[in-house]
Parts: sequence; C-alpha cells; structure tokens
Amino acid sequence: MNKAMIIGNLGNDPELRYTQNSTPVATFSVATSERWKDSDGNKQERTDWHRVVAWGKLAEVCGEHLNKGDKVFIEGKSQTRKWEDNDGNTRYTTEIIARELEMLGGNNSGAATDNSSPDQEPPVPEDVPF
Amino acid sequence: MNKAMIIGNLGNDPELRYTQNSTPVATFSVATSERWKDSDGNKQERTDWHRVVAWGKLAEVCGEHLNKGDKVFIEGKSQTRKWEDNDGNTRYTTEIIARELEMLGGNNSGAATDNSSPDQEPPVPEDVPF
Amino acid sequence: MNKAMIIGNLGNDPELRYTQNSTPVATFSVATSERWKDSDGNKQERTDWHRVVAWGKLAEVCGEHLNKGDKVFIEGKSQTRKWEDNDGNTRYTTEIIARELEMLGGNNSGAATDNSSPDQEPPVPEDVPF
Amino acid sequence: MNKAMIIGNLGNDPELRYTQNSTPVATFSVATSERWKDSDGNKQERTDWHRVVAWGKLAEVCGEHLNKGDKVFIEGKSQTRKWEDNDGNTRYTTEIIARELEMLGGNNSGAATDNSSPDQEPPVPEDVPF
DNA sequence: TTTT
DNA sequence: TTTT
Repeated sequence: MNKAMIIGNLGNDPELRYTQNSTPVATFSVATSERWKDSDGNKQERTDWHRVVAWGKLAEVCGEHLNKGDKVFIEGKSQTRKWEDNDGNTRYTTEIIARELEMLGGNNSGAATDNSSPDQEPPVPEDVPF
Repeated sequence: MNKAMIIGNLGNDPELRYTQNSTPVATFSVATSERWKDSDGNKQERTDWHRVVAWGKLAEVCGEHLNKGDKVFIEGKSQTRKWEDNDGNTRYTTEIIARELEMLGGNNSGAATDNSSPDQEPPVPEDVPF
Repeated sequence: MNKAMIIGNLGNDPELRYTQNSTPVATFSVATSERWKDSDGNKQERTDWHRVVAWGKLAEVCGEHLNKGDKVFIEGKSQTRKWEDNDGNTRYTTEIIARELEMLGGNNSGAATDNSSPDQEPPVPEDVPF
Repeated sequence: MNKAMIIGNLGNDPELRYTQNSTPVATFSVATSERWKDSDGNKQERTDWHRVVAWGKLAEVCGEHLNKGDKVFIEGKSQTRKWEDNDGNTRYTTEIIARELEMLGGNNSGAATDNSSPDQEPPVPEDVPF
C-alpha cells in the first residue's frame, strides 16, 4: 500500500499538458494547513504544499473544472521522481499521483490567474503506465 | 487533512537520535512496491522509497522493535523540509511524519546491519511541536 | 488497523448526551453519495447513511458547531454494537467512532431541524474507554 | 468519500458464490483487534468483526488465495443492506465492499475449516453495479 | 536500502 | 502559491 490523501486548496490553476503519447497530464499544487497550540498556549499554524499530478481522463477533468483556490479532496499515491537541475545536480521531487478527486466547493470568486515561471521546476512528468 | 499511509519493508535499521530538547527522533526508509502488467502484457514492477520520521515515544518504539527488512504499516502526514546542501543549494525532502505504526511480522531472520554514510543526506529533523 | 473515513452531509443535528460518568457523547448521521453510469449508460446514484458517534471533547465540538446539512470529513473506526429490540431480539448496529473531524463548509442556510422519533433506534452508546 | 480500511485476520474461509448474472461474490469476516490500558492501568482488548464482500475478479482471487486465519489489508467502502429475518422484521447489516486487497502473510499453517450454520444470516448480496 |  |  502507498496511499496519500489530502484535503486542501489549490495554489494555482492546473497546468494541462500532453506527453508525446498524447496522454493528458495535469499538475498543480495543493496546500494543507494544520493549527495547534504550542506548549505556551500560543496558536501555531503550518502549511504544507503538495505537488499533485493527474493522468488521463482525470487530468482533463482537473484542467476543466479546477481553479486556483478551490478546495479539493485528493487520493492517490506518493512517488518521488529524480531529475537534474541546470547545474547537473540530481534532485528529487515527491508528488501525489492522483487517483480520485472530489471537489469540495471552493472559492471560485474572481478569476484564477496562473502563476508562471518559477525559478527552476522539475520537468514535466514522463509518460508512465497508469 | 494530510494523510499518508504505507505498507512496506524497512530498507535499514531505524536511526534513533535526540534533539537538543532530548526529544527522541527515529528515521528510517520504507519501500513500497507495486506490480502491474503493461499494455504489452509484460510484468512491470516499481518500488518507491519513503523517508519516515517518528517522534517521542513512537521513536523509541521504532528504535527498539523495528529492524531492516521488517514489514510495517505506517500512518502519518507528509511534510516537505527545506535544507541546504554542501554547495549552498536549497533542497527539499519529503518525509512521512509517523503517527501510528503497526508491525506486520517481517523478516527478522539474521542480524540487521545499518547502511551508513550515503553521499549527502538532509540534516536530522529539528525539534518541532508534535 | 480499523479505519473509516467519510466525507458527507449531516442528516440531522447532533444529539449531545452524557453518560452516567458525565462523559459527553454526540450521535448523528452522515450521508455519503456516489454517482456512476450503469452498463446502459444511465446515471445511477446511491446514498449511504453512516451513524457517527463522538466522545469527550470532540462530542462537545460536534454539539456546538455541527448542524443538519453541514458537510464534514470524519475519520474514525467502525464498530458494531449489540442491543435488544422491544421484542427481545438481538440486533446489531454499526457505527463510526469519530476520532477526527474537519468541517468542510456546508449548507448552514436555514434553521436545522432535528429529525425525531424514528420507529426504534439502538440505545445510546455506553461509556467506554476512549 | 466513503472509505473503509482494515488490517486483520480472516475468521473463516471465503464463501464464493455466483449471482444469477454469474457475477462472482465472495463473503468472509475479518477481525481487527485493539489493545489499550484503561484508567486503572489494566490491559484491555477489543475485537471487532467486519463482514467483507468482494465482487468480480477480486471475489475469485479471494476464493482461491484467502484462507481462515490469513492476515489481510482490505480497502473498500462501507454499505448497509436491508433484509428481512424469518419473523418479517427489517434488519440491517453493514458490510465492507472490498476494492483492494493485500495479503500480509498470515497463518496458513493447518487446514482452514469453514465455520458453518450460524443462527440466521443476512441473505447473499444481490448483483449490483460495481 | 526492503520485500514478494 | 491556497484557504480559514
């Protein structure tokens, strides 16, 4: 078993691309938050960002129906990919490969704007058996 | 919600350390495997490695009772930590922070030997609120 | 492991009671729905009702903040209780004993009205170790 | 979402039957156990029995490879079925409809013997869309 | 680096 | 980068 489940909000609009095989791939980030009180009784908060990858029909559903800010439930598996940065260093990126997705009614108010050009990102996922 | 659940085998004996606060921390890796047939009917297999971190009493249980090769069920959350490698590059490592652990009866035959000195590892997790 | 996780809507306001021990207990029902297309391409829908029981502080949170129609995520374990109906027959009721609960922003519009007096219900859960 | 996950041991050999549609159905029971210390420091233990139903190909895998005593991980959904007992009373039975199953290496020693003829059981599950 |  |  290798199972990841998150409920959180999209930090950006899904990016929908296609592999050389014409398989649709959607990628986006989801933030989960936890709140607790520390030993001094002060409120603490932590946000974790999860990279999510969806393949096939699910990727297209994401591309069409998900927007920045939306709250979603995602179930999938956690996988770590190897890639090389510009300096030839080996890097690892862990992603949730989505298998199921439930929209939980989000903050669709206002136009979602894609956040582009981060400094350096891992490459687009390659085509793999689903 | 931010939930990770895996069933897999330990790739090494847990390393048990203590933060400056004397909080026990155990770290180890767990392999999950999936097998499937590709479109040509050929058997495929993929192994994913998960870094696991346990805190407090659970860390001590891991240090005492878990060994390389053991099969375990682990439930926790997925968190990504930032660190700097020797060249001053920012790196990210995703870990499962264990909350529950169930031993599933593993391969305790033979002495488990710790695998030491990988090229470069992320630093030991810092003391954080549980 | 014995884990139940649902995302659904409350069918009634939680009933908050107290055991002889003064331990708070909240009970309510949650509906989950699934939709699919059958082999003839017709849309099908199925709703499942889950009895949920919360104990202690979580029971009080439920009593204060949850209302009929609210959408929630609930994690807990599934337990089956034995009881006797009015005719002395042994009956079984399966419940989710909640451990974690996340409000997902529901249908708070309008006054929530409790659905009362079903024909025959299982008795209130007894006081048990948490 | 409606998700049930258990790790436990089979209380009996799976019963494999076929619906009028020739769809295979396997049914069996799985025990999960929890152990804890009560407020007086005494060890307590509780066993919960879960009725599991598998359909289609998964049912056949269960019929062929699972035996009484085996340890398994099961993932599925929780559903409650209505039926009538011999006195015409409406009864409800909650089952886990399995979607995934992982064998965890169990107690295959000795011949597994089916436990037969309980007083009164719910009828065999009907054929439903998967 | 594990295991089947 | 999200959300409450």
